[in-house]
Amino acid sequence: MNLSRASELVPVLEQDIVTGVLKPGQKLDEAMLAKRFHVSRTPVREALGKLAASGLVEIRPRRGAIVATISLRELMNMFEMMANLEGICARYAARRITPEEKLELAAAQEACAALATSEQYDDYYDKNMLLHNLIYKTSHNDFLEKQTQDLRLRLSPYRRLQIRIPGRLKSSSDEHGKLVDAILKGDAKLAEKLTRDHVAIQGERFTDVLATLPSNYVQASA
Amino acid sequence: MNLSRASELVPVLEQDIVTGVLKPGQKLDEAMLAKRFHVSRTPVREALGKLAASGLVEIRPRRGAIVATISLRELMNMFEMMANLEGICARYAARRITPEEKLELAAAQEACAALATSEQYDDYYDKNMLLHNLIYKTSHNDFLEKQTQDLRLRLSPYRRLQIRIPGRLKSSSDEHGKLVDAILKGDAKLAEKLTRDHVAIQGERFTDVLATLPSNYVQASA
DNA sequence: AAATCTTTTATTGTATACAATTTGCTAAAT
DNA sequence: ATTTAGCAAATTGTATACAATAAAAGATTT
Repeated sequence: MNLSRASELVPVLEQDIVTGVLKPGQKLDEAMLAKRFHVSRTPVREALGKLAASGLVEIRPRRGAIVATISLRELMNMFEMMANLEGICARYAARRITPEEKLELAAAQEACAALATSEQYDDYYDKNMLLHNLIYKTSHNDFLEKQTQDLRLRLSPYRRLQIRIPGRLKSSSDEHGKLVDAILKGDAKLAEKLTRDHVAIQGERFTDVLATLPSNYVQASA
Repeated sequence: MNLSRASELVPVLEQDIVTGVLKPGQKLDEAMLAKRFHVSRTPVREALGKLAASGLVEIRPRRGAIVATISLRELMNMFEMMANLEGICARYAARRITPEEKLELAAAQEACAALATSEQYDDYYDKNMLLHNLIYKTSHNDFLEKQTQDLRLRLSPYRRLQIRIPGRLKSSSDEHGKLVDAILKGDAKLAEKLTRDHVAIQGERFTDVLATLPSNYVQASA
């Protein structure tokens, strides 16, 4: 169906950005990207335009594209939004989960827990993402699911730093346990509250994240 | 700053779509648009790509762009999301509103109420939008504000039909009154609940909206 | 006459060409 | 030595050219 060159570039660049291969603030030279993908500048520009619309790339008129940087204020706003979106997903998940989904969810949670006492951060990161995606899906609202995933994607360059903080894996996994229980029991209110608290960056954790944030990841002015 | 041709087209086309000048399903011929705006196809394509990323336009590979159509299921999902987003805005607004904003909010509410008993639907539509936008802004979360506005924009081709239903103006305005009171009092919980109920399309209202929906506005398959 | 196949036309997607602006460099001046 | 001015090179934004695909029209067959 979608065999256009431009649309093939989007997910590749997206992946490079969210995994940190291309870092916030880094210049995205059109000619360079054209060479890398063996296409002309035209599809490259189209791809960059789409990434800009999704917020991962920033296009400064006549001055080229860079991987989007975020001000501290924006970052806080986005994390706040994320906590709310995931909370909504959990609430609907608790109300709408099917018997088959209950099995999947329990399995995903156990996969996470199994890695919680290890120090395999990348593996935990992946399993953790699967669990969260599963909850989004269980909301049975495709639009909500996509919006939540999109925001998670946009935050991932910043989120990846967070998980490495000592002791975070264990406490994260413990919170998952309670959350999944709430969803399985159909307690929507509790599921929403637990999720919001789980995702929100508050108090000490916030300063921890700030401290580990490379200075070029955020804009100078707030 | 932003003097590129392509970026000038985006808001114009956007406006045409949300106001219904260009209707869902309608073909967007590149050559025609190029002629209309006195530019080549290149900036037209870039503009269409961006509108596609924001969801207002649908690009079918090798078959051109159309104004996005939405399946009934998607429409329900989007209205559900909208109710939640506005609810979050109201909750934060109640917690964060400043004294100056209290005055603005009260004024905006009264402007709405003044038109509630009239049949000036378009005027009410505008004042209503101002009030809602003000609440988004009062959330003091720019990201949440923008996401909520974007979704409202996307829904506006469908929402405009809704307000014409007899008696809707008055009941909408009454709900506003209670909502604004809750925000002014700082009752975040109540503000969120009232907003969700206000925005959500439920029960009879849902079938009313369905009945007034032109069949070509929605996709055949659900 | 209806349906299917072939040919023509139109439209999309990509590459290249060119104009406009910005950036980097060199040189002069304070 | 640092700053400023002017020039050169590189880069962006738009237009045009061309190739690939889809839509439309016409011809042929049943």
